[in-house]
Amino acid sequence: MATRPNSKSVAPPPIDSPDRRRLPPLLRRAWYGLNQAFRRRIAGTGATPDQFTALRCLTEADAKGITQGELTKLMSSDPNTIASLVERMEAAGWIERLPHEKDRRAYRIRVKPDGKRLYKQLRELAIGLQASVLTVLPEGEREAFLTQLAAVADACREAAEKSPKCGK
Amino acid sequence: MATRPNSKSVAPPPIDSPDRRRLPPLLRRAWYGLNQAFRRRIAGTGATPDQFTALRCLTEADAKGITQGELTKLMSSDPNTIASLVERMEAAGWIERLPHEKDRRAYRIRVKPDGKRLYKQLRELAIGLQASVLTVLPEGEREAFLTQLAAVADACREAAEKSPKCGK
DNA sequence: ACCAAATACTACGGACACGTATTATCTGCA
DNA sequence: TGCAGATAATACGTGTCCGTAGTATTTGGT
Repeated sequence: MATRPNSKSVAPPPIDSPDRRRLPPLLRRAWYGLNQAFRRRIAGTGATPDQFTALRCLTEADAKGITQGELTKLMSSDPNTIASLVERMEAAGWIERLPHEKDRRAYRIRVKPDGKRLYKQLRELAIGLQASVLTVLPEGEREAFLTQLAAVADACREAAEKSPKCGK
Repeated sequence: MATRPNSKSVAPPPIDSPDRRRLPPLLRRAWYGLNQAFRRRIAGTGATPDQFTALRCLTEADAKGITQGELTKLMSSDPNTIASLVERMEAAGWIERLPHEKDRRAYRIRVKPDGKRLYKQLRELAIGLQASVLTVLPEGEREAFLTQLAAVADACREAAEKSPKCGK
Protein backbone atom coordinates (compact mmCIF):
# COMPACT_ATOMS: atom_id res chain seq x y z
CA MET A 1 0.00 0.00 0.00
CA ALA A 2 0.98 3.55 -0.44
CA THR A 3 4.11 4.90 -1.87
CA ARG A 4 6.14 6.49 0.84
CA PRO A 5 5.01 10.10 1.19
CA ASN A 6 8.30 11.56 2.30
CA SER A 7 11.31 9.39 2.79
CA LYS A 8 12.36 11.56 5.68
CA SER A 9 16.07 11.16 5.48
CA VAL A 10 17.98 8.74 7.63
CA ALA A 11 18.63 5.08 7.20
CA PRO A 12 15.29 3.32 7.93
CA PRO A 13 12.73 5.21 5.85
CA PRO A 14 10.87 2.10 4.83
CA ILE A 15 7.15 2.44 4.91
CA ASP A 16 4.30 4.79 5.52
CA SER A 17 2.64 4.83 8.91
CA PRO A 18 5.01 4.62 11.83
CA ASP A 19 2.20 2.93 13.66
CA ARG A 20 2.28 -0.29 11.72
CA ARG A 21 5.84 -0.81 12.75
CA ARG A 22 5.51 -1.05 16.51
CA LEU A 23 5.81 -4.40 18.11
CA PRO A 24 3.31 -4.05 20.99
CA PRO A 25 0.28 -2.97 18.94
CA LEU A 26 1.01 -5.63 16.35
CA LEU A 27 1.28 -8.36 18.93
CA ARG A 28 -1.87 -7.13 20.60
CA ARG A 29 -3.79 -7.11 17.35
CA ALA A 30 -2.54 -10.51 16.30
CA TRP A 31 -3.16 -12.20 19.63
CA TYR A 32 -6.60 -10.78 20.30
CA GLY A 33 -7.69 -11.30 16.74
CA LEU A 34 -6.58 -14.91 16.72
CA ASN A 35 -8.11 -15.53 20.10
CA GLN A 36 -11.40 -13.97 19.18
CA ALA A 37 -11.61 -15.85 15.90
CA PHE A 38 -10.98 -19.11 17.69
CA ARG A 39 -13.39 -18.34 20.52
CA ARG A 40 -16.17 -17.70 18.05
CA ARG A 41 -15.44 -20.82 16.06
CA ILE A 42 -15.55 -23.04 19.11
CA ALA A 43 -18.38 -21.28 20.90
CA GLY A 44 -20.69 -24.16 20.12
CA THR A 45 -18.56 -26.62 22.06
CA GLY A 46 -18.84 -24.80 25.37
CA ALA A 47 -15.07 -24.50 25.68
CA THR A 48 -12.88 -21.40 25.68
CA PRO A 49 -9.55 -20.85 23.92
CA ASP A 50 -7.65 -21.16 27.17
CA GLN A 51 -9.36 -24.40 28.00
CA PHE A 52 -8.29 -25.75 24.64
CA THR A 53 -4.74 -24.67 25.33
CA ALA A 54 -4.83 -26.48 28.64
CA LEU A 55 -6.18 -29.61 27.02
CA ARG A 56 -3.46 -29.47 24.41
CA CYS A 57 -0.71 -29.09 27.00
CA LEU A 58 -2.11 -31.88 29.12
CA THR A 59 -2.60 -34.20 26.17
CA GLU A 60 0.90 -33.70 24.82
CA ALA A 61 2.52 -34.05 28.21
CA ASP A 62 3.24 -37.14 30.20
CA ALA A 63 0.17 -39.37 30.41
CA LYS A 64 0.76 -39.74 34.15
CA GLY A 65 -0.50 -36.23 34.55
CA ILE A 66 1.35 -33.01 35.28
CA THR A 67 0.94 -30.57 38.15
CA GLN A 68 -0.65 -27.16 38.02
CA GLY A 69 2.77 -25.61 38.31
CA GLU A 70 3.97 -27.44 35.22
CA LEU A 71 0.85 -26.48 33.35
CA THR A 72 1.43 -22.89 34.36
CA LYS A 73 4.83 -22.90 32.66
CA LEU A 74 3.58 -24.71 29.58
CA MET A 75 0.82 -22.18 29.12
CA SER A 76 3.04 -19.15 29.81
CA SER A 77 0.47 -18.31 32.44
CA ASP A 78 0.08 -17.67 36.14
CA PRO A 79 -0.59 -20.04 39.07
CA ASN A 80 -3.71 -18.17 40.11
CA THR A 81 -5.17 -18.22 36.64
CA ILE A 82 -4.44 -21.89 36.24
CA ALA A 83 -6.07 -22.70 39.55
CA SER A 84 -9.42 -21.29 38.51
CA LEU A 85 -9.12 -22.59 34.96
CA VAL A 86 -8.48 -26.10 36.25
CA GLU A 87 -11.31 -25.78 38.73
CA ARG A 88 -13.80 -25.01 35.98
CA MET A 89 -12.49 -27.76 33.75
CA GLU A 90 -12.74 -30.25 36.58
CA ALA A 91 -16.31 -29.16 37.24
CA ALA A 92 -17.07 -29.68 33.55
CA GLY A 93 -15.82 -33.24 33.81
CA TRP A 94 -13.00 -32.83 31.29
CA ILE A 95 -10.13 -33.39 33.70
CA GLU A 96 -9.50 -34.80 37.16
CA ARG A 97 -7.05 -33.99 39.92
CA LEU A 98 -5.39 -36.93 41.58
CA PRO A 99 -3.10 -36.73 44.58
CA HIS A 100 0.55 -36.58 43.64
CA GLU A 101 2.38 -39.67 44.79
CA LYS A 102 5.55 -37.85 45.89
CA ASP A 103 4.38 -34.39 46.87
CA ARG A 104 1.34 -33.99 48.99
CA ARG A 105 1.04 -30.30 48.11
CA ALA A 106 0.51 -31.02 44.44
CA TYR A 107 -1.96 -32.73 42.15
CA ARG A 108 -1.60 -34.79 39.06
CA ILE A 109 -3.99 -33.50 36.44
CA ARG A 110 -5.35 -36.03 33.99
CA VAL A 111 -7.58 -35.63 30.97
CA LYS A 112 -10.76 -37.65 31.25
CA PRO A 113 -12.45 -39.33 28.27
CA ASP A 114 -14.84 -36.45 27.75
CA GLY A 115 -11.87 -34.11 27.66
CA LYS A 116 -10.11 -36.24 25.07
CA ARG A 117 -13.13 -36.23 22.82
CA LEU A 118 -13.50 -32.49 23.18
CA TYR A 119 -9.82 -31.97 22.45
CA LYS A 120 -9.97 -33.90 19.19
CA GLN A 121 -12.86 -31.77 18.08
CA LEU A 122 -11.24 -28.47 19.02
CA ARG A 123 -7.95 -29.47 17.48
CA GLU A 124 -9.45 -29.73 14.01
CA LEU A 125 -10.80 -26.21 14.27
CA ALA A 126 -7.51 -24.88 15.63
CA ILE A 127 -5.50 -26.42 12.84
CA GLY A 128 -7.81 -24.95 10.24
CA LEU A 129 -7.59 -21.51 11.72
CA GLN A 130 -3.82 -21.51 12.07
CA ALA A 131 -3.42 -22.69 8.51
CA SER A 132 -5.71 -20.04 7.12
CA VAL A 133 -3.90 -17.31 8.99
CA LEU A 134 -0.44 -18.45 7.98
CA THR A 135 -1.34 -18.45 4.31
CA VAL A 136 -0.89 -14.70 4.28
CA LEU A 137 2.84 -15.37 4.40
CA PRO A 138 4.49 -16.93 1.38
CA GLU A 139 5.26 -20.57 1.99
CA GLY A 140 8.97 -19.96 2.01
CA GLU A 141 8.82 -17.32 4.72
CA ARG A 142 6.78 -19.11 7.31
CA GLU A 143 9.47 -21.09 9.03
CA ALA A 144 11.78 -18.13 9.33
CA PHE A 145 8.97 -15.98 10.64
CA LEU A 146 8.02 -18.47 13.31
CA THR A 147 11.64 -18.82 14.32
CA GLN A 148 11.94 -15.08 14.74
CA LEU A 149 8.68 -14.93 16.61
CA ALA A 150 9.95 -17.62 18.95
CA ALA A 151 13.05 -15.56 19.65
CA VAL A 152 10.93 -12.49 20.34
CA ALA A 153 8.61 -14.48 22.58
CA ASP A 154 11.54 -15.74 24.61
CA ALA A 155 12.89 -12.23 24.90
CA CYS A 156 9.52 -11.02 26.16
CA ARG A 157 9.35 -13.75 28.77
CA GLU A 158 12.85 -13.01 29.85
CA ALA A 159 12.07 -9.32 30.17
CA ALA A 160 9.09 -10.20 32.32
CA GLU A 161 11.15 -12.41 34.58
CA LYS A 162 13.79 -9.77 34.93
CA SER A 163 11.24 -7.35 36.42
CA PRO A 164 9.65 -9.46 39.12
CA LYS A 165 7.01 -7.43 40.85
CA CYS A 166 9.43 -4.70 41.78
CA GLY A 167 13.17 -5.14 41.63
CA LYS A 168 13.17 -8.70 42.82
CA MET B 1 18.05 -29.35 23.74
CA ALA B 2 18.43 -33.03 23.00
CA THR B 3 19.39 -34.56 19.75
CA ARG B 4 16.31 -35.57 17.88
CA PRO B 5 15.18 -38.94 19.16
CA ASN B 6 13.71 -40.12 15.92
CA SER B 7 13.79 -37.90 12.89
CA LYS B 8 10.49 -39.28 11.75
CA SER B 9 10.86 -38.91 8.02
CA VAL B 10 9.50 -36.06 5.92
CA ALA B 11 10.98 -32.93 4.51
CA PRO B 12 11.04 -30.28 7.25
CA PRO B 13 13.06 -31.87 10.05
CA PRO B 14 14.59 -28.57 11.14
CA ILE B 15 14.50 -28.30 14.88
CA ASP B 16 13.65 -30.27 17.91
CA SER B 17 10.30 -29.65 19.50
CA PRO B 18 7.37 -29.29 17.13
CA ASP B 19 5.92 -27.03 19.79
CA ARG B 20 8.16 -24.10 19.08
CA ARG B 21 6.72 -23.85 15.62
CA ARG B 22 3.06 -23.19 16.32
CA LEU B 23 1.73 -19.73 15.88
CA PRO B 24 -0.83 -19.57 18.71
CA PRO B 25 1.48 -20.58 21.57
CA LEU B 26 4.19 -18.28 20.29
CA LEU B 27 1.84 -15.33 20.05
CA ARG B 28 0.50 -16.10 23.49
CA ARG B 29 3.94 -16.28 25.00
CA ALA B 30 5.10 -13.12 23.31
CA TRP B 31 2.04 -11.06 24.16
CA TYR B 32 1.70 -12.10 27.77
CA GLY B 33 5.42 -11.84 28.36
CA LEU B 34 5.60 -8.36 26.91
CA ASN B 35 2.52 -7.28 28.78
CA GLN B 36 3.73 -8.64 32.07
CA ALA B 37 7.15 -7.08 31.69
CA PHE B 38 5.59 -3.73 30.96
CA ARG B 39 3.04 -4.00 33.77
CA ARG B 40 5.80 -4.64 36.26
CA ARG B 41 7.93 -1.81 35.00
CA ILE B 42 5.13 0.71 35.26
CA ALA B 43 3.57 -0.61 38.45
CA GLY B 44 4.87 2.38 40.35
CA THR B 45 2.89 4.82 38.23
CA GLY B 46 -0.50 3.34 39.07
CA ALA B 47 -1.30 2.75 35.42
CA THR B 48 -1.84 -0.51 33.54
CA PRO B 49 -0.57 -1.51 30.10
CA ASP B 50 -3.99 -1.03 28.57
CA GLN B 51 -4.32 2.39 30.07
CA PHE B 52 -1.02 3.32 28.48
CA THR B 53 -2.24 2.01 25.15
CA ALA B 54 -5.34 4.14 25.46
CA LEU B 55 -3.29 7.21 26.31
CA ARG B 56 -1.07 6.58 23.32
CA CYS B 57 -4.00 6.23 20.95
CA LEU B 58 -5.69 9.33 22.32
CA THR B 59 -2.51 11.36 22.23
CA GLU B 60 -1.67 10.44 18.67
CA ALA B 61 -5.18 11.01 17.43
CA ASP B 62 -6.98 14.21 16.67
CA ALA B 63 -6.61 16.68 19.52
CA LYS B 64 -10.33 17.40 19.35
CA GLY B 65 -10.87 14.05 20.97
CA ILE B 66 -12.11 10.79 19.54
CA THR B 67 -15.10 8.68 20.50
CA GLN B 68 -15.08 5.42 22.40
CA GLY B 69 -15.93 3.64 19.19
CA GLU B 70 -12.89 5.03 17.45
CA LEU B 71 -10.71 4.15 20.41
CA THR B 72 -12.10 0.64 20.28
CA LYS B 73 -10.85 0.21 16.73
CA LEU B 74 -7.49 1.80 17.42
CA MET B 75 -6.91 -0.52 20.33
CA SER B 76 -8.13 -3.65 18.51
CA SER B 77 -10.49 -4.00 21.42
CA ASP B 78 -14.15 -4.24 22.30
CA PRO B 79 -16.75 -1.56 23.11
CA ASN B 80 -17.52 -3.06 26.50
CA THR B 81 -13.89 -3.21 27.50
CA ILE B 82 -13.29 0.34 26.39
CA ALA B 83 -16.31 1.58 28.32
CA SER B 84 -14.97 0.37 31.65
CA LEU B 85 -11.40 1.30 30.80
CA VAL B 86 -12.45 4.85 30.00
CA GLU B 87 -14.57 5.00 33.12
CA ARG B 88 -11.61 4.18 35.33
CA MET B 89 -9.32 6.58 33.52
CA GLU B 90 -11.86 9.34 33.86
CA ALA B 91 -12.17 8.62 37.57
CA ALA B 92 -8.37 8.82 37.84
CA GLY B 93 -8.47 12.28 36.29
CA TRP B 94 -6.37 11.39 33.25
CA ILE B 95 -9.06 11.95 30.64
CA GLU B 96 -12.43 13.64 30.32
CA ARG B 97 -15.54 12.89 28.30
CA LEU B 98 -17.16 15.85 26.60
CA PRO B 99 -20.44 15.73 24.72
CA HIS B 100 -19.99 15.21 21.03
CA GLU B 101 -21.07 18.23 19.06
CA LYS B 102 -22.71 16.29 16.24
CA ASP B 103 -23.86 13.05 17.83
CA ARG B 104 -25.57 13.08 21.15
CA ARG B 105 -24.99 9.36 21.66
CA ALA B 106 -21.23 9.77 21.66
CA TYR B 107 -18.51 11.47 23.66
CA ARG B 108 -15.31 13.17 22.74
CA ILE B 109 -12.53 11.82 24.90
CA ARG B 110 -9.72 14.19 25.72
CA VAL B 111 -6.49 13.67 27.59
CA LYS B 112 -6.19 15.98 30.58
CA PRO B 113 -2.88 17.49 31.73
CA ASP B 114 -2.32 14.77 34.31
CA GLY B 115 -2.81 12.20 31.58
CA LYS B 116 -0.30 13.90 29.33
CA ARG B 117 2.30 13.93 32.05
CA LEU B 118 1.67 10.30 32.81
CA TYR B 119 1.88 9.38 29.14
CA LYS B 120 5.29 10.99 28.72
CA GLN B 121 6.57 9.03 31.64
CA LEU B 122 5.15 5.71 30.47
CA ARG B 123 6.33 6.24 26.93
CA GLU B 124 9.97 6.27 27.97
CA LEU B 125 9.57 2.93 29.67
CA ALA B 126 7.68 1.48 26.73
CA ILE B 127 10.32 2.54 24.25
CA GLY B 128 13.05 1.03 26.34
CA LEU B 129 11.25 -2.25 26.64
CA GLN B 130 10.42 -2.54 22.97
CA ALA B 131 13.99 -1.78 22.03
CA SER B 132 15.42 -4.33 24.39
CA VAL B 133 13.10 -7.00 23.09
CA LEU B 134 13.77 -6.30 19.44
CA THR B 135 17.50 -6.59 19.90
CA VAL B 136 17.14 -10.35 19.83
CA LEU B 137 16.60 -10.01 16.09
CA PRO B 138 19.54 -8.93 13.94
CA GLU B 139 19.14 -5.31 12.91
CA GLY B 140 18.61 -6.27 9.29
CA GLU B 141 15.71 -8.60 10.02
CA ARG B 142 13.57 -6.37 12.17
CA GLU B 143 11.71 -4.47 9.52
CA ALA B 144 10.84 -7.58 7.56
CA PHE B 145 9.71 -9.33 10.70
CA LEU B 146 7.42 -6.49 11.70
CA THR B 147 6.00 -6.38 8.21
CA GLN B 148 5.21 -10.07 8.35
CA LEU B 149 3.77 -9.72 11.81
CA ALA B 150 1.53 -6.94 10.57
CA ALA B 151 0.27 -9.19 7.79
CA VAL B 152 -0.42 -11.96 10.27
CA ALA B 153 -2.15 -9.55 12.63
CA ASP B 154 -4.43 -8.37 9.85
CA ALA B 155 -5.20 -11.94 8.91
CA CYS B 156 -6.12 -12.70 12.50
CA ARG B 157 -8.43 -9.72 12.71
CA GLU B 158 -10.02 -10.66 9.45
CA ALA B 159 -10.56 -14.20 10.63
CA ALA B 160 -12.23 -12.85 13.75
CA GLU B 161 -14.54 -10.61 11.77
CA LYS B 162 -15.47 -13.44 9.47
CA SER B 163 -16.84 -15.41 12.40
CA PRO B 164 -19.13 -12.91 14.08
CA LYS B 165 -20.67 -14.52 17.11
CA CYS B 166 -22.16 -17.33 15.11
CA GLY B 167 -22.37 -17.22 11.34
CA LYS B 168 -23.43 -13.62 11.15
C1' DA C 1 -42.35 13.19 7.61
C1' DC C 2 -42.01 8.28 9.22
C1' DC C 3 -40.22 4.07 10.49
C1' DA C 4 -36.87 0.11 10.27
C1' DA C 5 -32.03 -0.63 10.60
C1' DA C 6 -27.70 0.83 12.06
C1' DT C 7 -24.86 2.97 15.55
C1' DA C 8 -22.83 4.77 20.36
C1' DC C 9 -23.03 3.56 24.62
C1' DT C 10 -24.44 1.19 29.13
C1' DA C 11 -25.54 -2.80 32.17
C1' DC C 12 -24.63 -7.33 33.57
C1' DG C 13 -22.12 -11.66 33.77
C1' DG C 14 -18.52 -15.43 33.01
C1' DA C 15 -13.73 -16.19 32.12
C1' DC C 16 -8.73 -14.77 32.49
C1' DA C 17 -4.37 -12.08 33.95
C1' DC C 18 -2.04 -11.28 37.84
C1' DG C 19 -0.74 -8.93 42.40
C1' DT C 20 -0.73 -9.93 47.47
C1' DA C 21 -1.34 -12.89 51.31
C1' DT C 22 -1.93 -17.47 53.59
C1' DT C 23 -1.55 -22.55 54.34
C1' DA C 24 0.61 -26.95 53.80
C1' DT C 25 4.59 -29.34 52.50
C1' DC C 26 9.24 -30.11 50.93
C1' DT C 27 14.34 -29.13 50.80
C1' DG C 28 18.78 -27.76 52.06
C1' DC C 29 21.98 -26.97 55.38
C1' DA C 30 24.15 -26.31 59.93
C1' DT D 1 17.63 -33.45 63.84
C1' DG D 2 15.81 -28.85 63.43
C1' DC D 3 14.42 -24.98 61.17
C1' DA D 4 14.65 -21.12 57.65
C1' DG D 5 13.56 -20.66 52.98
C1' DA D 6 11.61 -22.42 48.79
C1' DT D 7 7.59 -24.36 46.60
C1' DA D 8 2.35 -26.03 45.31
C1' DA D 9 -1.98 -24.49 45.95
C1' DT D 10 -5.72 -21.49 47.51
C1' DA D 11 -8.30 -17.15 48.68
C1' DC D 12 -9.38 -12.62 47.43
C1' DG D 13 -9.40 -8.27 44.75
C1' DT D 14 -8.80 -5.27 40.51
C1' DG D 15 -8.50 -4.83 35.67
C1' DT D 16 -9.43 -6.61 31.07
C1' DC D 17 -11.92 -9.60 27.25
C1' DC D 18 -16.03 -10.20 25.33
C1' DG D 19 -20.90 -12.18 24.81
C1' DT D 20 -25.85 -10.82 25.39
C1' DA D 21 -29.31 -7.45 26.07
C1' DG D 22 -31.22 -2.86 26.45
C1' DT D 23 -31.53 2.48 25.69
C1' DA D 24 -30.92 6.63 23.13
C1' DT D 25 -29.95 8.67 18.81
C1' DT D 26 -28.91 8.91 13.92
C1' DT D 27 -29.49 7.44 9.22
C1' DG D 28 -31.50 5.76 5.02
C1' DG D 29 -35.28 4.74 2.25
C1' DT D 30 -40.29 5.54 1.13
